[in-house]
Amino acid sequence: MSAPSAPSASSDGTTESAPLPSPSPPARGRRAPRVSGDERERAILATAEELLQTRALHEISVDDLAKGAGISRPTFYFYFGSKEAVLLTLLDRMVEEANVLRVAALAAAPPEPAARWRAAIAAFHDAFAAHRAVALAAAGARASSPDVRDLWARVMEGWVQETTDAIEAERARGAAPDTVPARHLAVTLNWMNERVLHTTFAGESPAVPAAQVVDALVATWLGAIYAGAVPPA
Amino acid sequence: MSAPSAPSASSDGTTESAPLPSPSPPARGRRAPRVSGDERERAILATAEELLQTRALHEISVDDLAKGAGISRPTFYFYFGSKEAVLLTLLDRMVEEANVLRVAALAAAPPEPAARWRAAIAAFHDAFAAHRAVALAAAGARASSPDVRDLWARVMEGWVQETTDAIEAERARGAAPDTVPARHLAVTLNWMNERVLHTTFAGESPAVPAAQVVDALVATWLGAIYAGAVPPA
DNA sequence: CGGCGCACTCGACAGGGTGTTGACAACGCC
DNA sequence: GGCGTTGTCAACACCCTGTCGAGTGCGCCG
Repeated sequence: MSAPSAPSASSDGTTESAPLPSPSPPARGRRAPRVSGDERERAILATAEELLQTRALHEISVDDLAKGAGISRPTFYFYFGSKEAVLLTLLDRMVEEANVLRVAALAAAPPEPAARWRAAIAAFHDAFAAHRAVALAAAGARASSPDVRDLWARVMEGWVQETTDAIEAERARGAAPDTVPARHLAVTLNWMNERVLHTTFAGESPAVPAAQVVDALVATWLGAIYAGAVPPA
Repeated sequence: MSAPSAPSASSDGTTESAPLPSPSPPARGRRAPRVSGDERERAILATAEELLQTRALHEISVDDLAKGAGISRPTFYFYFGSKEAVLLTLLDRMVEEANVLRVAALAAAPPEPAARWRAAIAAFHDAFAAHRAVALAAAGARASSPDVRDLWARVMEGWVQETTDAIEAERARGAAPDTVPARHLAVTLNWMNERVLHTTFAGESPAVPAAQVVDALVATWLGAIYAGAVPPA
């Protein structure tokens, strides 16, 4: 189904730590659920998501995370290789949820093209909104962490691919004009969503009011996909 | 003229250090051009831009900057309050150049709407391309430096304003439909440009090939601005 | 049942980065 | 020829990261 190639945390309750781009040498030993181990891991994750509500990742020290989870700093390193690895796990979960939301939204949407485009965009928006702290932190960490950057790139690639297919389907049935390559359009539109949602949730300056951001995005998508792109002289 | 409210380094040759959002307590004393002082400052700036070609800002230490400029670390702090302040100055210059480019491009463009939109977008692209290292570093530093974030927000606000005015002019003459508020469209389109150009120059994953990125952006702008946004059922 | 080993924990360290302090040198100028 | 301003740096205090090695308690196998 939808998730193209993003690593997935196996979806049973206990969030068994997934492979991920491999948190480097100081990996885990996790296998015998001695109980307390997984609890600690969850405590670290929860602390991280909580602290991210109010501070950026670079303002959070490993010690903060450790203290929040009731352990010492060295013990933190038993569970995660770095605070970026924690964020990566959080991001991975969010992506998982986003894909679930997306599939559900598309399944529930009526067949008209406009409604389907809107449903997909709204799903993207909702996933972002539900974990905005994680999403914003991940965006910030993309600059410094190759793992975060790669994971996000894979996620975007999946969405771009789906978008490209959908545009091509519309073109095939003659509903949309064949202007710029569908993939290029898909790339620009998906990055636009990411960036605009980011600014909106971050409360940065030129932002679209939160209540209308989906409208603005949908309008732009529809215009770009269905217009002949020839402005009147 | 064009530059809306971005702080401007007074444009004579010697780049007299502009106010900027004030690099905090350890400010300058700069006023008597004792020669060697400004030279050092320029050396730091040059070193920074050079090092940014190959490494991200967080991989560059103040010591690297100081050594590159032939001074010691404490002396660096005589000139700039932090490495972020250096980046801020570099960014300020780039913005200055971008605005010059933009005005020139619009002045030289033919009167047809399509050509004018393309000229403005291409100017944005060229400014970015000319100092991509600075632009990419600034994007990364937005997460950690409020000054960088604010400067960039002001710059975007200026462009958004110009775009909004242009869209409204088109609507006023009946050339473009009155769908979503012009400003919302302007915001989404400008952030789209920023993000897509970023991915392209950074060589990140789902990117439009550099040669066609301006085409893709222009197509999206024209579609979004001139289309009625009503896809065929 | 007693000892082996694994899962887990942390005190203490090494190393690297930042920003500041205070002493000091050179220069122009009054 | 003394004085402020500009510029310079060694040394310091501090914070943060990641690692090492010495434990501790528990299950399990012999």
